Amino acid sequence: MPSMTPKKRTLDSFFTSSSPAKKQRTEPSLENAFNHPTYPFPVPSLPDTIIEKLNTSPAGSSKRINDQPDLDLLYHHSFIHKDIARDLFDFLRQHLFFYRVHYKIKRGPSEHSISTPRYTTVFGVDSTSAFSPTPSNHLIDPLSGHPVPKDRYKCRPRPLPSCLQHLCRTTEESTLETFNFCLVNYYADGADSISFHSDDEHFLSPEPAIASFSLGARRDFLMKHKAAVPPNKDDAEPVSSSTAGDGKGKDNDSSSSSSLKFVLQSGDMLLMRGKTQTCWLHSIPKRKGVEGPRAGRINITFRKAVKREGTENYYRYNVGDGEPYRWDEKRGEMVVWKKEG
DNA sequence: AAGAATGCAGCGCT
DNA sequence: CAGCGCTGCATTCT
Repeated sequence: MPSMTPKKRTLDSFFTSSSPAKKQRTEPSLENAFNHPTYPFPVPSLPDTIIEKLNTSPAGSSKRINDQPDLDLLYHHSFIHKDIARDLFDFLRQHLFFYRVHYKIKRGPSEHSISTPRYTTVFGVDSTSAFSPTPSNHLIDPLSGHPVPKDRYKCRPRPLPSCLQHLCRTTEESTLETFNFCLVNYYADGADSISFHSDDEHFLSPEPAIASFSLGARRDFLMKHKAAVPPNKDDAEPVSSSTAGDGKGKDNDSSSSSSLKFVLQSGDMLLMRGKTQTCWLHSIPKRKGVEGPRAGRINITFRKAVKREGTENYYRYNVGDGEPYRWDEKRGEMVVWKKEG
């Protein structure tokens, strides 16, 4: 009986009222706020209380998961300290701007309108450019140091705000990787999702390392490999197909078949590397019962793009051309943010 | 104790 | 890829 989480999720999330009155509103001053012409509004820097704890990351233990073909994961449970995970979640949800990207796809003859089922935002630029040091933060050529030509990008790349720079550095030190992009997703509740895909874009390096953080609500993270096993017909596959015949508990991960499930919790970090992106798909499926004030989840990924198209692509699909959203604490939801209002 | 009703997750098609 | 409808499974209800 390999199942490790026999708990009822729905009940849990409903009744685990955290510590009573511990909500200490740390109102960050706007003096240290990070601003940039591409930002709709300035993003303050992290409170010292969070920074101190962040500096001691990773907090929990990590587990190497490579017992499947072409899979190489490093799963940090509680990379971010339990006692600041919620504060960091609140901070980012409150102070970052997000987008609900709409785009059109063509399916045969007809065109279909798609609204991305999650809030997204992105910072960074591919390695053919760099941001000059603060405060100006304009785009320069990393070799010459000269400003890049105006028409190098159609989009307008944004530097990481200091709060994300901090987390990025911590992650780089821990993983011994380097990153130049930060994508942030906000899943408002169980209706928000991302379907199976892989981050195998050609503008990333060949075997990209991608660090993925979870904050806020727990959500299932599904993985399955792409080509149902190398096209090798001689190995008459044993009748393994469904091990679920006797409907027992639900495993959390690994062993048996080709489909994995992780219940990602607040503070966790999953590092995907090697051939993982080339050979595996992952998704955050929609889930019933994930609703209410604690249903929100933030996902932060760090990665490295080495081509300009990467920059264009990420800004197109994670910022788009719509209005920015900002968290409204009173309403408990994202609302369209308008300047001067 | 066992069949019926309900709720979900997963899959295929668009 | 998102979104929807259909299907099978499993848990709950009676």
